Amino acid sequence: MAYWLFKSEPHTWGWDDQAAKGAAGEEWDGVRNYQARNNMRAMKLGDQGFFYHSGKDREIVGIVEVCAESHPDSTTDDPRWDCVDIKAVEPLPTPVSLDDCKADARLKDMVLVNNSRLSVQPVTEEEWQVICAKGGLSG
DNA sequence: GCCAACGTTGGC
DNA sequence: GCCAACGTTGGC
Repeated sequence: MAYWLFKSEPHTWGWDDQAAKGAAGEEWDGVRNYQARNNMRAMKLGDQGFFYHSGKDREIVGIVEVCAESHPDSTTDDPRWDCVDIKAVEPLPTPVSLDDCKADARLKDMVLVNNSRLSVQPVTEEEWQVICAKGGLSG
């Protein structure tokens, strides 16, 4: 089981949009960055991820799960770009902000803290547990 | 709204 | 294959 972080502008595609898709999930399409794509190619069915709002909110708002492994991105004919499908699992009772992450020494090596521009990021198990605890989930 | 950081593109 | 120019992202 691996852990990930998916970043999105809430006005473009937010947690509410994702949650509205329910168990069917939705393609995480539109990614045009090799590192992010490679991360998606590495994902397995059932992997868990954080859903992060960039822009004005800058906080982790929910948990998602990979419900379809890497496949061609339906929004382009360019064969370079693949994506996975993800579904909303549950919202965080208490969203964990970027500032919270920066302030916690245990999260100082998080990709989110050090390379905020990468839109699909790996998360370590320790980081996952720390953030779940901060967010009010047992983990 | 600004600007720094980063990734990609294209000319050489 | 290098590197300058450009576009985009996202925090501030």
